[in-house]
Amino acid sequence: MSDKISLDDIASLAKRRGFIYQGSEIYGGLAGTWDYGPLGVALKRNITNAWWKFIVDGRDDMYGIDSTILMNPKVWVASGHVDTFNDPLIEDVKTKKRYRLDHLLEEQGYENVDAMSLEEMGQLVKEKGIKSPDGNELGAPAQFNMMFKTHVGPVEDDESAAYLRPETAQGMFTNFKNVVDSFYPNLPFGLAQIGRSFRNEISPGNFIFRLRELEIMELEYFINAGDWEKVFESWLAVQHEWFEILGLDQARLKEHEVPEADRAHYSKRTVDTFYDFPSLGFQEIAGLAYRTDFDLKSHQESSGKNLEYRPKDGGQPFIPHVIEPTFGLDRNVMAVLCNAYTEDEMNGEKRVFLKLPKHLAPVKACVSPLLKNKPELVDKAREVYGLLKKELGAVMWDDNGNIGKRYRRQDEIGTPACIVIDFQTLEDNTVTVRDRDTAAQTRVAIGDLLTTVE
RNA sequence: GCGGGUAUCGUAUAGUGGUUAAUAUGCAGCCUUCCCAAGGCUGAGCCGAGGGUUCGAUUCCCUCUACCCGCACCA
Repeated sequence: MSDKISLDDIASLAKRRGFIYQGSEIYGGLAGTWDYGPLGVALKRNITNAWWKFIVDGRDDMYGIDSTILMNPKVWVASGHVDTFNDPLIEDVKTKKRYRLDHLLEEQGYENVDAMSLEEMGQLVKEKGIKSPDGNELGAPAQFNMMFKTHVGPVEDDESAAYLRPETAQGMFTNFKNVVDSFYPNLPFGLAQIGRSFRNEISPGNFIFRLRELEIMELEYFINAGDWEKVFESWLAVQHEWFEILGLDQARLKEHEVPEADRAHYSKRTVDTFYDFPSLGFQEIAGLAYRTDFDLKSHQESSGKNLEYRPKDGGQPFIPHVIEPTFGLDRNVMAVLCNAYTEDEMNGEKRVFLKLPKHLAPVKACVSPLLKNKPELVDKAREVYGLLKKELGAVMWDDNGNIGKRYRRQDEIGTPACIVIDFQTLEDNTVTVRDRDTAAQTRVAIGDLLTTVE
């Protein structure tokens, strides 16, 4: 059998076959940015479409939105991001290890650390001669802000400062009242969106795992506080279904109950889902968090707007609590690619193929004439191609080289079916359909092709 | 951000202080071929960027950038 599959193998196939390229590559790249090529964008779009169908259109309690990346800076103060995405870090001058300065001070018994400025904390380190956990001298503290800052309007001053959103969730909270006013849904209901987010990661890497520009598929499900445990479990089940839709192997998935100390500032319970990536091992691809009423409450206080939900039965208005399932789209794409990447042996040669679920494959079918120097075969194949192309869209034409090469090419991009027009086709209007995973061939009438391939 | 490593056609690799940088595969075209990277011919395509040393640098040195491995960080 083959050697152990590495992430490099997958990255190299992704590049070679037009799934994923390094961002700004001809200029030497830009750390933490990757571009999707023709097949990558098709795969990604198939995933987002499946998600939208499953999460939004397939349910009657979900509402889709699409909010902006730039938001009023007050949003990020109210959400807690300005505080929590802003970490004071300090370095051990000898080991070069980096520590959260506020945590370090708290561990040493200092109080009200959160209220201190960076300068005050630095001063404290100096005066008290605080050492690193390894007993070494500490350098000067520095502020690390995970949020990208920009300016709205032509003047770059503090007044115009704005952030690129580090998550899409806040757009759902800021639109909560709008959607309630438009639709007045019964509780529980949810808002969902898919969109770009930006995080100024200290160290991006591992292919598209840790990115500075990323996409998130996320929803906020508004509930009665008393129901949170039940609803939490139900969304856990929905997540399982989602990973089945993605075709991810059960054995490569793992759930992790996040202990309180590691949870986000707003969360009362968090369960992360991990996928077993080649080279990296188990890494997070989705999270489920109970955010309580933290966000809406905070936005109500901050904005002064009434964000309470008024029950239709005339009960007391209240601020709903929230269950939030989040899926890292790029990480989902990466998991799907890694899961599909398969090496086997065919006729004594190594074969690489993507065992993608049919509905996610970027190309649904490839049509070829058996021989390209026989015009009658080519004409007939063109006809079949046109037929399928019109219906399915994602159909490829290939008449290059010999038939074996075409099969291997399609294997590498995960095309489930290869359709070949041969001399028998001219006689009885049947074609050969070759299966990606088994290489088995069946004869199918042209009239039945659509149902076979779909 | 620290330490280590790497950077040569799309991909995987070889190689060199000196004429035109190589191999495989892939890619494109033509021929051939009645089903699994077969065969023949042709073609395009590479030394990450910037400095320095040198008569001459893809090769040696420095800086930068990116990627990989560790550390730290990851609300």
